[in-house]
Amino acid sequence: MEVPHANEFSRLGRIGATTSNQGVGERKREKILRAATVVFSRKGYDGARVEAIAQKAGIPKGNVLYYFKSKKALYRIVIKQVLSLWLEALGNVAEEGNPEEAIRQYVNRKLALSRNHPEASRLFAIEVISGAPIIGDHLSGELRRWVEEKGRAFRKWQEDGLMAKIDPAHAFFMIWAVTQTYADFEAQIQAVTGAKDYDQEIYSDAAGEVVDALVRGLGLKRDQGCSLQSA
Amino acid sequence: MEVPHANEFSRLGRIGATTSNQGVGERKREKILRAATVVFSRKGYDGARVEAIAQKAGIPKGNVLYYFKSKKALYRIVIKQVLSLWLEALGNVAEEGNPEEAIRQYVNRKLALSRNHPEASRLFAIEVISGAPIIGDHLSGELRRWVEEKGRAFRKWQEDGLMAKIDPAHAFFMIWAVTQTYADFEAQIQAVTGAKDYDQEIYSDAAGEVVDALVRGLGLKRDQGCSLQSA
DNA sequence: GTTAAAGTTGACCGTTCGGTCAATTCAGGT
DNA sequence: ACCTGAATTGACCGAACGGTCAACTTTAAC
Repeated sequence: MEVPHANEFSRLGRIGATTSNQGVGERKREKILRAATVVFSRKGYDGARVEAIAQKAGIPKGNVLYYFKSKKALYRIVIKQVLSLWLEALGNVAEEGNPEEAIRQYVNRKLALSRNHPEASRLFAIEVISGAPIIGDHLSGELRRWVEEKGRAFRKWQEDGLMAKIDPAHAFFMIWAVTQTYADFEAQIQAVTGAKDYDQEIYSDAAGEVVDALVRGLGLKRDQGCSLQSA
Repeated sequence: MEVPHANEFSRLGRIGATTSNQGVGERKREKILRAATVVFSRKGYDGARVEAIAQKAGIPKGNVLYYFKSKKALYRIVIKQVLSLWLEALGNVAEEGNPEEAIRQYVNRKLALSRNHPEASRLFAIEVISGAPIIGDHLSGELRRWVEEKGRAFRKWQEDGLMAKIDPAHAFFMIWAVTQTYADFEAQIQAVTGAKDYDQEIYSDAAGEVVDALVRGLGLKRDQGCSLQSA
């Protein structure tokens, strides 16, 4: 009869199973998920049409509902996938070693995320703008704890005079705001700069200055014990 | 029969007309516009229901469509109103006088806009995230010219060593990103900080540090000829 | 008081969309 | 060749929505 609608989280279904198959349905699921991410990220949940997702995935609508039991279920899976991408990208802000390099690395990683997954970034933004109805719990749970933990490192740096005295949480808000803006507000940035090749002109050419500005704004200084001293 | 659906832009319809009336229908129009702004800003165009707008305005649905000929027309008016608010808030970045004070003032004005009109900010964000289908022309027209003009002042400051060498357009992107994040990502910031009173704790208490960080990040220095020197 | 236009309302219509389903095809095991 | 369950598909359904309309009420000019 049917098997799909697995336990929500599929994530790489390499099973091996009976012969060699099973990767077929799984690959289709992921194709649908990719299409859904794109459509949802531009139109929001209500604006997105199952038909549009199906079309982008190159299959009839009925087939989409065969793999995901409802539009809402599909949305939930997509957005949780996006959230976990976002949380992963938080990664570690190296707490030992010199602060400037740690933050610089972190900002660059976040910027790369916007560059490589702009749809994910936009979808996340729409969700939060709408009041985070689905991922709200994760924000006040995992994310909050993460910020609290990293915040302690920031406080330490601040006491050592290596970082400007700014509420650590707000330091993150600044970083996130700036890095996300290049994905979320692409239309505006494109319009204002008239960039022919967004990826190149914006991310490769201009982003460096912005990272510098952020680092400077947060008043980050190299740890004394470090021998690095750029040209 | 009917008169409404005027020439799109109403904006203060104090007419005086025959006797003293006419402000009645106009006041209702604005009530609808306010309600519509709130609903659109949370749900986006497709997610918003005319019924929901009507309910928030305290009138039946039919009445909304009496004052505005369609949902789309209503949306257009709302978003153009929001856009003009946004463009107004750009205001002047005082090009003479000391750069630091000029930018500091500008950032504070932008922050105040997010504080006082968070729905407008969110609606603008949704529109841009969706690819700016309606206001795109304004962004590549008015806004682009505005940025180019102000950019020349920035360049001058940079030559005088009063500002860090950063592409002026991107300086604005940073400022906009940071100021808007407090309105657009309120749900996230609320979740992470656990603020009881958002307006107070975020805007009044923490925003100052952020403005400082921005000013520092842009490498702004006071003009020499100025006698101000804070404590 | 009469008249006419402006404003108000709920009932209604056509369309669109999410979701279901029965019919059919496909793939692998025996 | 045959069987079985997975996969595919287009037709279809009911609900919800944007928009219309005709009946009704209010307002104000004379």
